[in-house]
Amino acid sequence: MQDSAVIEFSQEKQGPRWKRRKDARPQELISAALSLFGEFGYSQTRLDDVAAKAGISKGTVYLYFASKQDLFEAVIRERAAPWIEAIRSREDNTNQSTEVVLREFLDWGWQQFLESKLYLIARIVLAESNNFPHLAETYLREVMGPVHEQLTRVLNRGVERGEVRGEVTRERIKVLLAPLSWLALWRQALKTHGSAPIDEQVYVREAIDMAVRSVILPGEGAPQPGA
Amino acid sequence: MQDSAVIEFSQEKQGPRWKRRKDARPQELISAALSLFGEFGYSQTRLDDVAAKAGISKGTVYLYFASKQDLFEAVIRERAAPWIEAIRSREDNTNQSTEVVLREFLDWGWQQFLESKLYLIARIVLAESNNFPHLAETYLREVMGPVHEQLTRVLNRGVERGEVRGEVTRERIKVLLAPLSWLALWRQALKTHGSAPIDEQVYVREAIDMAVRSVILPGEGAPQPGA
Amino acid sequence: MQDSAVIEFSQEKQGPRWKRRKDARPQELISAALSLFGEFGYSQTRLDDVAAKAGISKGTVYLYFASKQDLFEAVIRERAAPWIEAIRSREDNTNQSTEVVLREFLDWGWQQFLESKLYLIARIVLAESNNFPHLAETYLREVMGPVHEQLTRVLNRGVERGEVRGEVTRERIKVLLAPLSWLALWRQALKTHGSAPIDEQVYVREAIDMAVRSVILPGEGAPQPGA
Amino acid sequence: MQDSAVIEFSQEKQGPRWKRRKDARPQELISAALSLFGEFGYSQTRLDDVAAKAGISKGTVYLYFASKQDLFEAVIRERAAPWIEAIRSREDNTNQSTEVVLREFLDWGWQQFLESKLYLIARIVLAESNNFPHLAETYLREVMGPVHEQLTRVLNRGVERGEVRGEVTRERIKVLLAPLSWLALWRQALKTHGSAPIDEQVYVREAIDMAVRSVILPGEGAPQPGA
DNA sequence: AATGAATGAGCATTCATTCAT
DNA sequence: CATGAATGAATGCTCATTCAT
Repeated sequence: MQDSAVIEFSQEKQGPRWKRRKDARPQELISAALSLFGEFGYSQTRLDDVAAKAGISKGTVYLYFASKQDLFEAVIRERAAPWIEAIRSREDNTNQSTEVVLREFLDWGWQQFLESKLYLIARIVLAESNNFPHLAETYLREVMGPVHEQLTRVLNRGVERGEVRGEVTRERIKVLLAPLSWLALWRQALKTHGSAPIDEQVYVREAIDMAVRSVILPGEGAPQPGA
Repeated sequence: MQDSAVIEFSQEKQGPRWKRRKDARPQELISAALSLFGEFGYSQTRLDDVAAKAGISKGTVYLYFASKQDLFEAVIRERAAPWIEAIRSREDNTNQSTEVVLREFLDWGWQQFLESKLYLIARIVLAESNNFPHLAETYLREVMGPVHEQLTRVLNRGVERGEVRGEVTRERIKVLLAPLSWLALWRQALKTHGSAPIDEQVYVREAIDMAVRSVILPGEGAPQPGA
Repeated sequence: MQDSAVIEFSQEKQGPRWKRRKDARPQELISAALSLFGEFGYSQTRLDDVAAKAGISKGTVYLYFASKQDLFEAVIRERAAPWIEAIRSREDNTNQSTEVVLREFLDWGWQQFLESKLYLIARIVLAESNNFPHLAETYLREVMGPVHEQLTRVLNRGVERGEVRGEVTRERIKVLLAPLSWLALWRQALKTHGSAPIDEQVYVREAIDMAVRSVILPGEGAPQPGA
Repeated sequence: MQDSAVIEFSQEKQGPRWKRRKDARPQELISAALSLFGEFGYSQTRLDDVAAKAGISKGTVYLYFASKQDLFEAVIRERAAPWIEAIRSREDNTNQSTEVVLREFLDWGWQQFLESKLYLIARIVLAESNNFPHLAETYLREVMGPVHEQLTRVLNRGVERGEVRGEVTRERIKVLLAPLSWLALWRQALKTHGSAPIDEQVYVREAIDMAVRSVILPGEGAPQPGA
């Protein structure tokens, strides 16, 4: 992140006296932009509104970001970075059965995803994938890639242990993650415009159950849920 | 002078500046618009380009559609109508086991979805759901609703027959359909921008297998695939 | 008028069988155009609407008039011609006192003006006088000119007879006519948008009285009204 | 090369591309708009031209006025306000005879009208009265209303004093003012397009004389002019 | 650093005019 | 003759970007 060094530095220097500082501006802008891009999409979001939401004037945006597109990409990087870091540094508890590890991973992953607000990003990246091809590519590689790798690792270990069925293909991985990915994309729209809004907790539980049931071989130590 | 000869020659070949195609125009426009909206989204698609793609001039668009938004909605209606009709009029073969019916329904449904080009629509509706709230609502109700109903019916019959596990909740239905829905949204982006594009046929097979494995109770007549 | 010969000819030929004929089209168009130009002004009147009001299609307008402007000018000519003819051919009853002649002339002139619908024309010509300078010029010369001449003649005779006060200047003539001219311009707006609409008959009587009182010398044969 | 020298020289002299003139802009715009609306009417005036005349670019107009119509109404308000204020706050010299008061009022009123440039407004309001009905209504009520009231007061006082003839009706008031109103509407067109332009001073004197002669009863203290 | 006035390219929409039928 | 589909220049308005203050 281009500004992280600056931010850290200023935080050290100012200590407890936390006031709105010019060093905080990029974060505030990114935050405002995330909110508006996430709600209205890239084109329909005016820089005027982003500036207003960040409490600064229009021209000031250009002191921190070279263009609307630059801001957009900064938003994505900013949200993706901690997520990528979290995913990459996660260590599964290998003492547990694969089922438990799988459940914990998906549950934890979903929490991370929500907290990182990446569900907002996902929708825009998808929407704008033809206008900003490299963003879609980056998103798929940087954001989705690590999850795939982790999940692949979990399942391959399960295969070795005889707890997981069949072969671990890229397609299967994507299918297992799809219910949560789908929810990420639609949750805002479902909340606001769905005639019969779904219970998100129930949905997530079902999504994880489904993943488990479709790959975990029936065993004795970890009985299938809902059976 | 050779130049004038060339010009005259070309003029002879040019024919009329335009033809009247009153009946064909709306379809051509809708088709062009679907393609461009689907590719670039609503805002980034200029009516100029739609007209050019349809082989007509800008003003002509307004002979058939009152506004850009009107055209947009016509595109959606046009694609959704046959799909809705197809889904509603489908009759499952109730002689078959629930697993077979389920597989056939999902497979058939995906084919219909592809043919109707609704995967293009889905992405725009999702992207613009906050700018055109009623479209998202309509899409969820009119396009997704019928599939949910059909799938719910299939599974409820399976529950009665003792072939399907547990309770058929709205959330479970959505989870079962999510892998295909997710593919619908991402397939264009995956094709163009995915670093390691997936094999769509494999993915769809996995998606259906996953649905089956997660709801069908193990029985004798219909052994679990991939087991 | 360019079409009058044609019209007369066709009328003779067709006799009683009066049907909508192509020869009547110019008149119908002019009539429709007068109504719409008079209501909305030149720019705000669309040729589409004129055609629709005349019961023909848009393209047909161009069979009779070379352009919108041409139609506009035809409308004015069409309305002005009978008025000019009427004014020019009027013979005052020189047996009467100047007051009576003046009253009769103004009363008669106002009736003619109303019947010719020139009050609709006047407003547009005034409004568009900078966009169509020659129209304003023509209007002032052809439409207003003859009235001035007639009125000047009446008053000059009155001066000779010792019935009219002072000198008959161009300015005085215009002032005498102004109240009726003003009413012509505003009557539509006053009817529709005036908070307290005036009584037109009363106004016209006052306008004529005012003219009389301000130029007729008190005499014995024709006592001042309202005195 | 001499060319580059010239260019550099001119660049040095050019100064900044624009200046910020926040406070002056609205007035400049209103002034430019008044001039163009007054000349060409509402529809035929392009915002581009207004901007150019005000020495700014098109987009800047929208920093100060929400729309063309908004600018139009601002122009009218801006011109009408001082006039209304002037009329309302006028105190007649009640020591004078009604004739003198009447003459002074009309003469003063015409000066005010000229200075306020309301004659430009009047023509547009009349021209657009069907496209902007509320403007005509407002104009009649706010701009013409106060004059009618003042003039009515003057004449009623004259009636009480036995200096003014007959009854003071709304219609008579309008007739008395009509010559000046008419001049207001036509003066631009008469100047530019009139074949024999009138002498405005003479016209105004005649208009006032006519008003006086038609309502003031002959008395000893104030002999009728022109008699 | 911050502001916000000013810019101008861009786009949806209108409508007088043309022309294939 | 008549039609009305098609055209394309024109115009109001938007908004990302620049720059004087």
